[in-house]
Amino acid sequence: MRATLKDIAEEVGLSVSSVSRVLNNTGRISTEKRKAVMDAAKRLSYTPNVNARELKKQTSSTIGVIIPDVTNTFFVRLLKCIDHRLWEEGYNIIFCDTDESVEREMEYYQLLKEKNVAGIIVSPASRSMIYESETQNINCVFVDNEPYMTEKPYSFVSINNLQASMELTQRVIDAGYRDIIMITGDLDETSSNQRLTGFQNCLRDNHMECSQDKIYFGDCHYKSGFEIVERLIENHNLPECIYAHNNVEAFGAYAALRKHGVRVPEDVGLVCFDGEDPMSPQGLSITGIVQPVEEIAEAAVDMVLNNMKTPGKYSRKLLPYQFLDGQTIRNKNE
Amino acid sequence: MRATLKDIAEEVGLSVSSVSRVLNNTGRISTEKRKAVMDAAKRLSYTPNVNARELKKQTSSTIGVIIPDVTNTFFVRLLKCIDHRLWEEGYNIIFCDTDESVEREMEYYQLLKEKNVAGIIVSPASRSMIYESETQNINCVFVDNEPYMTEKPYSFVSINNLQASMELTQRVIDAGYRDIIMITGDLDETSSNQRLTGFQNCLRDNHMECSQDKIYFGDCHYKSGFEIVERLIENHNLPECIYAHNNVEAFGAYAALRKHGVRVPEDVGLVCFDGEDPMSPQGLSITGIVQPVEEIAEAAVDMVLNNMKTPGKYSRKLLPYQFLDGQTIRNKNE
DNA sequence: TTGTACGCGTTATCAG
DNA sequence: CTGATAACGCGTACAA
Repeated sequence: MRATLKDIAEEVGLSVSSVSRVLNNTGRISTEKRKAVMDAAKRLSYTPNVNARELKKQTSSTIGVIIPDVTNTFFVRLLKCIDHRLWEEGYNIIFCDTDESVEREMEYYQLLKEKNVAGIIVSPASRSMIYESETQNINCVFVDNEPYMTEKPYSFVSINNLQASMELTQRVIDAGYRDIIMITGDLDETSSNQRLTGFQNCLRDNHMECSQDKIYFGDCHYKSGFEIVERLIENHNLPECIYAHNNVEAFGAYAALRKHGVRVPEDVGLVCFDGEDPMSPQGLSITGIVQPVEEIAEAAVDMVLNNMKTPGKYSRKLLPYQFLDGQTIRNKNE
Repeated sequence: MRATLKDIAEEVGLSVSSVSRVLNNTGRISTEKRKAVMDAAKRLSYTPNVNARELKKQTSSTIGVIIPDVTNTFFVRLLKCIDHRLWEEGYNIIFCDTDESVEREMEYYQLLKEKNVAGIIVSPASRSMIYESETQNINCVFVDNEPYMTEKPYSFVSINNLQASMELTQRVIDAGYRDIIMITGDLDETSSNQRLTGFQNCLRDNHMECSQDKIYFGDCHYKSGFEIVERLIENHNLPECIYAHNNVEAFGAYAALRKHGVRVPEDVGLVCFDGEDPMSPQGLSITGIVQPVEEIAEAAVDMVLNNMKTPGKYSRKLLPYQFLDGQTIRNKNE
């Protein structure tokens, strides 16, 4: 068994409260007894029981982080940045990977509450009802994607997906592409939704047709991007350019193209969000919009911490994004 | 404030213990009072305080997972698999990314103990002294890399790195490569160490020279692999084949080669451990040894759980690895 | 079937 | 300067 304050107290013949005072540097204690306590603590290799302490003090040093898929390069970088910032502030993370499942997300959410977390940073899955079930105000910051249908106020940090998507689409058009399809995610995800809307808006603005058969629905997995594109190839239905709503589906799409000997960008263009892979074996980056992961993480952490100080104060932040001029489209005008 | 058992008890005019019994389905309670309690619990949106419960019951449902770098595809997959298995078993994870820092690892370790985790799964950084500082027996399973210099027994799961490295090297030689260099990690890491030893052993077995200038020391980061290879290129000192001890440095190496227009595998070969990137944009995999991530994760989880039941029972497991015939070396004999 | 009393490990208040 | 005592939220042996 682990040593407790009581063990130390008995060891040195003092009261538990005195031992506590020594170990917390609170209150006045004679130097000799102090030394005795410190020695005993070391001897018994005492470690405080944080759970007991936080139960007593009604505090918590744990933050829950819920993300849909940690193997997605965007989310894993988000996780790492959040972890680093929180560590500096003396908090640590209960890690929750939902595999894009709303049910699992909900279960994790309940669990985090039971575990008494000081706050939650969540990149919600589609149709996330996390927040709706809530009666009391829990310190919850949403990232990347907004909760599904709620009248309740909440904190949120992301980029302006609508504007970013329009800008990206315009760049593709400016490069001379006309026949563009989009692989989108679940439209109940606000980020996917806005990216699709931005795509359609931009086509309309350019007086280009925007029929429904240019929209393909993926599920945020590699396999889905792969299969959609493979089907396009088999049906001899490849467009000039493929716009995937996120990096994972773009990677899947790329793999399908490569498998069938379709060259990028020579034969077909490919763009997406967050296609920058700093670890990419060949240093290849997919042209598109890049979200400022570090800044998003920092903002999310700040929001959670601020919410702890002044609960019920919600904020909303849309950070500037960047256009990454990668190697997956070419200028067809030249 | 969150509702407690006491709140419910007052609400329905019962004792706290009766309420507890209802909510835990323990002991006999009249159906009407049971219903009253359930209603009140729902009305007050009661959630149990797990910390208090576990403090009382002297249990814990949390496992600490310490890894050196979550952006490494090997570790992130390990993390995800561990999370999934633990979730099934009713545990969750406190996430600890040490950035390859021993100091940080140690701090995390202390913290996990203070947080009362039921066990720890750790892929230790080089010269990890985690374990040595320990007087009592903590439920700690090592993965991938063994603790540095200790007489104490411990649980461990990995592959046979020595044998795997010899096999990989032999394959490279069999493919006709003669001038091979190795990018290794810190030799106090047992995995790096064994991979290097395997490399050297195999060279010797083939009566090939194995001078020190064939060994380059990286630090497990992308940048290090990149810089080492870039320097080789600038010094016109490229070998026939580069053997990187892990995937991240291999990716760095690949990027450097690509940047300078060196073709793989036409101009130079490249092999490593865990070079399989299921998400790789172009579906390209680096030839080499692949560790069975899922099996390692499962074994680690099993060990932690078993250690909870029968403490002090250590086990050691080396799982079968695979050779991945990727696209980064060619047969020079043909 | 229900309530009382106690303790998990800590901190804080109040006496002395 | 030090030591009882209570309380955080919960579960359980014991008593009724």
